[in-house]
Amino acid sequence: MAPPIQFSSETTDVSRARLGTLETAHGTVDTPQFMPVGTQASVKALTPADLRATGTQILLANTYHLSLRPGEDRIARLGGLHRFMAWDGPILTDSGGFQVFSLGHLRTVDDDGVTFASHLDGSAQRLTPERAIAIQEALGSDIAMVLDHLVGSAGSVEGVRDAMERTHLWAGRSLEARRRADQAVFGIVQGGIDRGMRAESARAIAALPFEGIAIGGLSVGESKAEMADALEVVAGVLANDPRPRYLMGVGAPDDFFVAIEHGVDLFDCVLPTRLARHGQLWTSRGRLRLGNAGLLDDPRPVDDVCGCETCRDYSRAYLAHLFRAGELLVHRLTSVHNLTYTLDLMRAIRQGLRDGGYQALRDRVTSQFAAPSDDPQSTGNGPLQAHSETDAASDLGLDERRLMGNRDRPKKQPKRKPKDKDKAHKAAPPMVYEPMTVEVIKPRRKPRDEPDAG
RNA sequence: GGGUAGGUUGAGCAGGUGGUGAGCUCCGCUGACUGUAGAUCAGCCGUCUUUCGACUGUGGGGGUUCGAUUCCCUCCCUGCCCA
Repeated sequence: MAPPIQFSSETTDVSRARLGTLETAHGTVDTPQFMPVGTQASVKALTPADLRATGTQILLANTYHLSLRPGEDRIARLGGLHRFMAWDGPILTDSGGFQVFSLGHLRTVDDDGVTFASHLDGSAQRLTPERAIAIQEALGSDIAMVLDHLVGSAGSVEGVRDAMERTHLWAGRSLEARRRADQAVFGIVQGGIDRGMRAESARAIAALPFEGIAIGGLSVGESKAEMADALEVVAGVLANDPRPRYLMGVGAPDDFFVAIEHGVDLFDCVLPTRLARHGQLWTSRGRLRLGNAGLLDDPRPVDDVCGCETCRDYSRAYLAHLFRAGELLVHRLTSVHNLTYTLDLMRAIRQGLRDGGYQALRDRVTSQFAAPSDDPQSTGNGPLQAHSETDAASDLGLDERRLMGNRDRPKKQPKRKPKDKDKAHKAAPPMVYEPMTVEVIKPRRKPRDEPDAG
């Protein structure tokens, strides 16, 4: 039987960056590529047709959530995940490893697996490496992820090592549990931000016969410098490894570049869709916050060089109105835009790697998103602020801070000192944005009846 | 005209039976969010003040009192009932 996926890549003259093609039974993915997150078999607010229009080539869905509801057996009976959600393109399923982390106070981890209290009804749920594979095989995704154990950057050295070793143990068990030959399985590198452990983990995972290597446990509160450091270590270990590399949970526009330069091929992140629903839009000139009062009278599109439906048909004023009014349509329109921006950005990066425009693109996007900057195009839009590293991990450990969520945070937190956010960034001139050539992506339809399991 | 219930910070309310009314929810303003327990969450939201704090504010006016949102008089406004 043919391998479940085929990946070919070529090096570029930009550091370790590479251009590749990932072929799956449900279509081809150009890399570097971004995967929108559709946790519950839905990228929130968007239809598959919407996703196609944004340029989406591959989606992520979630084992943990779909296993709890509606249940993997039901999805299997209904023809598998692709058919269930009417998305005929490639799908990668996450294993539930992230929920081990994010649902911290609802679970206990032991060497055999994880016991969760379901976030839906509190019932006890058991997830083991074997079960995570079985669920994903029932769902029928193109790429399955192994169950891993990640800890926050605030964790102790012993805690990081413990989680890493457990992750390695589980990686081997996951491979032994495989039954389907038509589904790829990716291993996940852990090791926190410790260079030694990162390298050790990368070697351990790379030694196993996975179809791809994921880098997990990053963008969980560590600084950008620490993340870059960990990526560099992994990139060194994987330098001659031909398999696709997937950086999990990243990222913001400026995060892509450093990762791609360390040889990363795939990304996923909730940011573009979550921020869209929360009113933050990404544009060729930086961030735009729909809640800001200045947009209420602004007849311009969100981004005049964007070709998405939202920018083509609607004004900032209208979107700002919808946002205030709580109209559900705004979620679709903003999500369409942010995903279009993100996928256009990936396409521009690929193009830049080919034609030498990469560095200029990197400089522009980084200046717009990595540092606070004004959006010269917006009216009355306050200083645009990137999240700063001082936000995270002050009194509370990262884990605790994330796990308790905003709603449960103690009322009285030490107030942040006002920062000099108005200085320094007056200089950044609006960069000329060059519309990207649109690669027409044809839906790869397959007959409805054709079973996903080959 | 008679009766009755009311009038509190943009809106809607809570409270207060003589001893310092700035409390809530909306609205509004500004942020946060990275393998989605997130159409969520946080801060601010009378005036002045970076902060500390100061000041003002219970429909208007008057009275009693050391002190009135509270008691008395009067006027204005609103809802409802009756003529």
